[in-house]
Amino acid sequence: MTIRPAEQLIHKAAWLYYAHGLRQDQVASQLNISRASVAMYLRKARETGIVNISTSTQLFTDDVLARQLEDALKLDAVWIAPENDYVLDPSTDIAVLAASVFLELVKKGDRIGVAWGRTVYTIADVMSYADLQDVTVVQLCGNLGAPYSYRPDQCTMEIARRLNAKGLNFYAPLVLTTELLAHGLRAEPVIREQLADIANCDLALYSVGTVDADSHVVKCGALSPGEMALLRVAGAAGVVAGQIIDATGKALDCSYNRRVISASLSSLRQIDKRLMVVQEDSKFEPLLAALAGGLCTHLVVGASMARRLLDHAGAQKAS
Amino acid sequence: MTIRPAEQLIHKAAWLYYAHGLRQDQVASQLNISRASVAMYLRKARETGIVNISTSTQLFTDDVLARQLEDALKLDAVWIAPENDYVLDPSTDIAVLAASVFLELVKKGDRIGVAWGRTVYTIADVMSYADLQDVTVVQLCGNLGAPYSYRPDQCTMEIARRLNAKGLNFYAPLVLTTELLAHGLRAEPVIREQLADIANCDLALYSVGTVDADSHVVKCGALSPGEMALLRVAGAAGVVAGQIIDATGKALDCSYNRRVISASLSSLRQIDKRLMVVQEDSKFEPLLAALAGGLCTHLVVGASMARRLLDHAGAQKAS
DNA sequence: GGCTCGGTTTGACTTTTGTCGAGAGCCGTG
DNA sequence: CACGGCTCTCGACAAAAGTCAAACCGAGCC
Repeated sequence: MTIRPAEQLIHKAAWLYYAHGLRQDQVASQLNISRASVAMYLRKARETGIVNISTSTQLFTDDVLARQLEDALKLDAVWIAPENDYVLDPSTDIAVLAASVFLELVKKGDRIGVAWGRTVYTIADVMSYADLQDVTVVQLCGNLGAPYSYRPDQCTMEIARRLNAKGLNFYAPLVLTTELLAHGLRAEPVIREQLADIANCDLALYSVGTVDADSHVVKCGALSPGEMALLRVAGAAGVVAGQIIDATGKALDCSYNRRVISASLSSLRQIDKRLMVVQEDSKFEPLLAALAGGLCTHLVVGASMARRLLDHAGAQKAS
Repeated sequence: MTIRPAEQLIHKAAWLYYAHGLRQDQVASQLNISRASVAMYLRKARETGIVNISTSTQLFTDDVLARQLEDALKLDAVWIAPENDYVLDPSTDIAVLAASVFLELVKKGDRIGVAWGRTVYTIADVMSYADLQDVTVVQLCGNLGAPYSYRPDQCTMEIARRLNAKGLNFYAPLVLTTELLAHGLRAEPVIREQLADIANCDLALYSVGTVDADSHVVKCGALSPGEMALLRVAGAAGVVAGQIIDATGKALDCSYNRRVISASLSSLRQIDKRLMVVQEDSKFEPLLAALAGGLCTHLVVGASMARRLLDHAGAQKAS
C-alpha cells in the first residue's frame, strides 16, 4: 500500500504539529497550504490513527475498591468507572473506559477475539482510532440471522476498522436448528480452522448476557422466551459468547449449546488476557457465573457493581 | 505510591477532556474549578505522560530510500529524516524523529540500555513524556569524571524520568588508568551484575562516535588527541558505548579498550533491538564500522547519510 | 466547448484554548 | 500573630483552533 500524495500531506502535517510542536499557521506556511487545510488534515490524522492520543487509565485501577476486587477475585486487573461522580452519559461511561483499557491492552502483532452484544458494540462505537497494522481481530461466535443492529461480524469489523487492523469474520449462524447440522458445520474446514485458532488469541473482549426474557439471545430470536425460562430452571446463569453457562461457569449441558457455533469456553480460557466488560447492574449473577468459570482475567465494571461483587466475595469467605 | 488529591484532579480532567472529548469549560463545571485551572491541569497531564500523544513514524519508513537501505544493510527497520525539506532546526530534526521511534519501540516491561553522547542527550531532551511504570532504563557504560554537560548517568536518568521508568545507574569511571584496576573493578559484584544484565535488555539506544580530535571521548578527557591519533593509525574506526571499534566492528585490541568499564560489544549484540541514531554526516565511516559489527538493527539517519550508505552498499556489491 | 458533479481549498468568522498577573489560602518562622 | 515565601486559583485578555459557505479545480459527459 503506497501512500497517496494526500496521505503524505496528512502525515507531514501531523508530524510537524504533534511531534515538533509547531502551530497550525507555521505548519501551513511550511507546507504551502492554508491553515484551514491544516486543521482539516489534523482532524483526519486523529481520525485515522496516524496520531494517537491515549490517556492513562491508572485513575480507575488506583482506586482502593479496584485493588480489593483484584485480590478478592484473583483477577489480573480491575477498572472501576465511578458513578454519579462526574457522569455525562452514564451508559457510555463504562464503554469509554473499556475502550481505553482495551487499547491499552492491545500490543503489536496481537490476535484479538471479539464477541458480540450491545456492550461490545458500544465499546466499538466510542473507541478511538489507532494504527496497528499487524493486529488481527477475529470473531468469536457465529452470526445472528436477524437484522439486528449489532451483529457479531459488525462488532469485529468495526473494531478492526478503528484499529486499522485485519478483521477476520466467519459466516456461520450462531445457532442451528439441529445438533447434527451444527456438528457438520463445525467440521467444515473454514469454520474448524477459525475456531481452532481462537485459542491462539492474545486478548479477548466480551461481556456477559442475562438469561431472562430481555436477554440478547432472546431478542435476536436465537431462543424463545419460553425456552429461555426452561433453561433457567435447568440452571442457566449467564450467556458468554453466545453460549449458556451455569452458575459455576461451565457450559450448560443442553440442546441449545450443542447447536451453537462459537468459540468453546475452554479455548476462551486459553486466551491470555480475557477482558470482560459489564455495564448493567442486572448482570450481577451472570457475571458471578462467568467469574466462577474463569472466563475473565481483566474486568471493567461500574462502581455499584464493584461494591456488590466485593460484598459477595466477603460473604463467601465468611461463611 | 498513593495518588495525591491534586494528581487525582489531573487524571480526572485529562480523562474527561481527552477520553470523553468534553470542552475545557465543561470539564471545569464538572469538577467545579475554573477553566484556567483545567487548562493548567491538562498541560501537566501532557507533561507527565498521563496523556500520550504519539504520531506514527510510518512516513519516514515508507520512503523508498528507507526500504532500499533495509534490504541493502539487512536491517530490521530504517527511518530517514528528510533534509532541507521542511526543516526547522536541522540538528534536532533527527533527534525528534529518533525520540518518536524510540517511544514506538518501547514496550511494557522492557529493559532498555542507554549509552551516552551528544546525540543521545539531545534525544532525551526532546523526548515527550510517557507513563511506562514497569520499564527499566539501564546505563550501558561508565561515567566520565569530567564535568561535561551530558554524562552517561544523566542520559539514563533523563530518559527514565521522561518515561516514568526506573533508572539504573552504575557509578564507575568509563576509563581507568591501569588495566589491572579496570579488571578488578569489573569483578566488583555491583558492577559485574549490572554488566552481566545488559544482555537481558530488550532495546538499546546509542549513537556512534568519531575517532578524531573532535571525538567525544577526547573532549571528555578519556583520551588525549595524541593517543587518539595513534589509535587511528592502529585501525580505530569508531566509538560505540565508549569503546573503540575497528572497521569490521570488532573491539580494537588496545590498552584503552581494556581499561574501559562498559557493556561488552558481544552483550550489546545479544540485545534484540539495537537502535542506532546518527546525526552528523561526518560519522559515515564510524557508522559503517558499527554496521559491519552488527551493532545496529534499527537505524535513524538523515537523508544525505542514507544516500551515502546506499551508494556505498551498491559499490560494495558491484565490486 | 460548455456543463455538471464530487472533491478539495480557502478566507472570514466563531469558538475554544493558552497565558499572565493579581489575589487568596496556607504553612513555618521570627 | 504578623510576616515573607510558597503554591494554587481565578478573571480577563490574547492567541490559536475549529467551522462553514463560497470559490475553485479537474474529470467525465453531453
